[in-house]
Amino acid sequence: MAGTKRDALRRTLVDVAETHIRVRGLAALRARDVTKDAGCALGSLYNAFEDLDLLILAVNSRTLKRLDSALATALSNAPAPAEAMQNLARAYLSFAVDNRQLWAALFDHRMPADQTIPDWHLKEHETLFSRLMVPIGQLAPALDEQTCALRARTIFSAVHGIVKLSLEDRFVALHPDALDSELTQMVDAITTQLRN
Amino acid sequence: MAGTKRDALRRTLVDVAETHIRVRGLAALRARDVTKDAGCALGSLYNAFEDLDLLILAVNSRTLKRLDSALATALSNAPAPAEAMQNLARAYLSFAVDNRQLWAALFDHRMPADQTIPDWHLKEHETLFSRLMVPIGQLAPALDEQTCALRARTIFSAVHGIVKLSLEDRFVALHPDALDSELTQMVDAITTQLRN
DNA sequence: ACGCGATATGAACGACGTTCACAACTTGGG
DNA sequence: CCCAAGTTGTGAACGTCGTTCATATCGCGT
Repeated sequence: MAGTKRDALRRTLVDVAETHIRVRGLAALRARDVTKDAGCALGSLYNAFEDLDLLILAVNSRTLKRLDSALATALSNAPAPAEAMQNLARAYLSFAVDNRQLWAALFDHRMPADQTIPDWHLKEHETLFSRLMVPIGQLAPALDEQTCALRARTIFSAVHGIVKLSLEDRFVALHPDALDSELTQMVDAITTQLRN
Repeated sequence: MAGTKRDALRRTLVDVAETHIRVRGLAALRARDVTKDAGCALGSLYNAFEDLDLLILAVNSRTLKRLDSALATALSNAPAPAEAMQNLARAYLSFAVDNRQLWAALFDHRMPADQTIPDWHLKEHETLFSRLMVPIGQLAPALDEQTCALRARTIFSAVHGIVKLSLEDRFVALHPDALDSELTQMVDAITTQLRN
C-alpha cells in the first residue's frame, strides 16, 4: 500500500501544527518547531506537503470540519427556523471562544502573492454559509435559491464580524454576557426582517 | 528647531510606505524597498521609527483619519437617523472599495507577540465606532450611553464583517450591486429593530 | 541478497527585520 | 572661524525564517 508511511507523517505533522497553532497562534508557527516536535527532519515537511501554507490549510481544513459539525449539532433538535438561526450564531460564537487561535487561523492566514487558495478549501468555507440556507428558506419562502445563498453569506459575514472584532486583541475585550446579548439581538433583527 | 529634519524623513517614509501598501499590499511591504524609495539608508528607518510596525501604524493612522472624514462627509447633510445609518454604511463600503489595500491593512496588521498596540492608535479605532452613536441614540432614545456605545460597536462589526468578507480574495467575488443591496437590507433590519 | 525507486536528512541559500560600529553632519561657545 | 560634543546617516553583519538539494538511507519486488 503505497503512501501509507507518507500519510502517517502527514497526519503527525498536521497534529503537531494544530497543537502549535492552538497554543501559540498561527503567527508563531515555525517549520523548524513543527518538524522537531514531529520527530522528523526539516526537509521532510516538504516531502509531505508542498510548503508550509499547505500544511496550514490542512489544519484549517480540520478546524472547518469540526466547526461544521458543531453547527450541525446546534440544529440536531430540529428547531423552528428563528430558533435555528439563534442556535447557529451561538454555536459559532462558542466554537470561536473555545478554539480561539485555530478559529482565528481560518481567517488570518494568507497565501503568498503568487498563489491562490485551492478550490477544495474554498468549498469547505462555503459549506459554512450553506448551513444558514435552510432556516433562511423557511423564514422567507419567497426567496429563490440564489438569493438565499447570497443572504446566507451576508448573514454569516455579519455574525462573523461581530465575533471576530470582539475576540481581536486590537480592541477592548467585551464582557461575554454583553457579547452574547448583542449577538442575540442582531440575529433577532435579521430573522424579523426575513419574515417580511 | 530640533527634530524638523527627523520629521521630514518620517513623513517621507510614511508617504512611501503608504504608496507601497496601496499598490502591493501590506504583506509585500519591505524595509529595504521603503528606504530605497525614500532615498535613505536601511538603518535610517530605525532612527525615524522604533521598528517597521510603528511605521505601519503611522500609515494606518493616516488611513483612519481619511476614513473618519469620509464618514463625517456622509453625515454632512444632517440626514434623519435611519438615513444616516445607511449613509455611514455606504460610505464605509465606498472607502473600503476605493482604498482596498490601505483599508485591509487596518485590520490585517498584527503586532509581534510581545508588543501591544499603543493606546493612541486604539483610540483612533474607537472614533470610528462613535460615529454611529448619534443616529443610534436618535433611533433608540431609551438606551443609556454605555449601551449605545456597545450597540455602535456591534453594528460597526456587522457592517465591517459584510464588507471585509466580500472584499477578501478567499471567497468568490460578489457583484457590486448585490453587495450594495445586501448591505442596505442589513442596515434596514438593524435600524428597524432599534426603533422598537 | 541485490538493486532501484521512494523517502529522509540537514547543511546551505537567499530574503527578511533589526543592530551597531563608525562616518558624516550640525551646532554652539571660544 | 574652529573645534568639540552631540545628533543623525550609513550599510555591513547578525540571527531567523522558509525553502532547496545533494546525498544517504530505506523498503520492497525479484
